[in-house]
Amino acid sequence: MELFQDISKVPLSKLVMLHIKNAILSGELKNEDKIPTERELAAGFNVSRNMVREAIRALEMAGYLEVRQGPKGGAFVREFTPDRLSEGFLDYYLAKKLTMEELNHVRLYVEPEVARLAAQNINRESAESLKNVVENEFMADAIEDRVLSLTKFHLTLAEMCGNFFYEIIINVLLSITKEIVVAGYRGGDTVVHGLDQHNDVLKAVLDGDSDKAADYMKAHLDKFSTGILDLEIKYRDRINLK
Amino acid sequence: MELFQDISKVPLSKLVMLHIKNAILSGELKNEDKIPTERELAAGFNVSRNMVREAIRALEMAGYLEVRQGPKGGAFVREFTPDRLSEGFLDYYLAKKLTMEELNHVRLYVEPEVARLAAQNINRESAESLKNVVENEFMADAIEDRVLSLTKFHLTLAEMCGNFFYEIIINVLLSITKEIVVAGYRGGDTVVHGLDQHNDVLKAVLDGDSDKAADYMKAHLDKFSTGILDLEIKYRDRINLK
DNA sequence: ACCAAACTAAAGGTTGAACCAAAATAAATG
DNA sequence: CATTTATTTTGGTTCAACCTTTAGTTTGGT
Repeated sequence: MELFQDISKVPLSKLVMLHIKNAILSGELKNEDKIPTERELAAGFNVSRNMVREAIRALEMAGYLEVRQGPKGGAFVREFTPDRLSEGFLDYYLAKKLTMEELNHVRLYVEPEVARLAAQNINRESAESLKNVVENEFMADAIEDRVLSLTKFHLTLAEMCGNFFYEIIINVLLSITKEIVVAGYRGGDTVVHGLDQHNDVLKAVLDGDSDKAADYMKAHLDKFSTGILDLEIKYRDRINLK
Repeated sequence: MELFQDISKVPLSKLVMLHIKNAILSGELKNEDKIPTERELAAGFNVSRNMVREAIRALEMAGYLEVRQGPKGGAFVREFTPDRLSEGFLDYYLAKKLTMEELNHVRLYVEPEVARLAAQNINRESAESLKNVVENEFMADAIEDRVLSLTKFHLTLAEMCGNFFYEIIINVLLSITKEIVVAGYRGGDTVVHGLDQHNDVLKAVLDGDSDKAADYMKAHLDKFSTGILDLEIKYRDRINLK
């Protein structure tokens, strides 16, 4: 770490940005808190309103802040959700730095472990909500809702596993997969699986049988993954030729 | 997907940002390419220069662009490196949304698999560079360089494994770990391990023995992880009381 | 007393023009 | 020929004015 760095030519807007971000990360500003108005910040930091705006905009676009207009408006601190990080990964995928094969390998390796942890951590409350998720899979009508509700099962398991990092990873993988499936649907393909695929995993998790939960999850993903890989090839083609 | 959304009140700077980002993701703008000057963009999109600046600043702070002043200056497209994503994770850690325990579980589960894949993919070239990395571990003198060079081994394995997503995960985990270790050093602790710890793994990988590579990596991490967990507790305390 | 319409004020959104600062290149000078 | 000195390009920053959205307040009619 270089103690002395050229501090003079760091853009003002970046300094303002770091100040605000630091206040958020240190807990000084909590979720839903409102930061001062642009004019107040400008006066406080003794910089122009433009510099403040650049800082706020950057934080807004990165997901740290939500900005609303009008009185009672302003910039508010946003929750730290997994999907804020997913967006960055999606960009890497769209820029072809990640392939579906790579993502699939990770998913096949990681998600059984997630199911195992979920089974270990099972309690009355989480058991109830997981059952609900599977039951509601029948409800979905439109294809989009269907994908969403099938996705929900995996996300719920990730929440239950008690490790936020795994939850983020699963979120990332699913958000990209969703992109492919939905695009594939518009292209005439359907890779959404049937409604009974989750039952084995569900039962094992509810029983707290972590080994079985992991095994069944692996089996489920193995079945599903070939379809999605085919779909991605078409997806890539469709993007490239237009 | 809602076909019609309220497009009118999306901030201009965000529209400009999306345009530029899209040009990057679609491959229209490649690595190191220069985007038009602020004044040209403003004229082209028919918006004020301020809006263009907000867009560029946001993309710069998110790591998509690098901006330089002067003639031959401008905004240039940056490479898609793993550490751009690591920064976001580090923020989650600093905001206490992630604990070292969670990160450690993931690392203990994932990195042996990475070592396994690296052993499978071994070839003359990568073998050579990996050997170099381990040999240079002796060279480092200052503690910071020492941490860096020990880290290098894990990063190189991640590169070798042939899966960019794993490479990103390892990068994320190591960047946070590094933060703790370096801060711990300034606090008087030392958890950097000895210089022979990597030899078992190295040998197994060079032999292409994937099972052994995974096992030895697991053993190595088990030994290392208890120290780092203790260190984090002190790290948290130090942050909280100041 | 109540409700709707009109006004007011408090945010952020956007513009245009001017000027500062850094850096590459060209011109002037020793 | 080398060194200094302009010049020019491009981002950095400021200022001041005005637009738009929206919560709250006032007003006026029933």
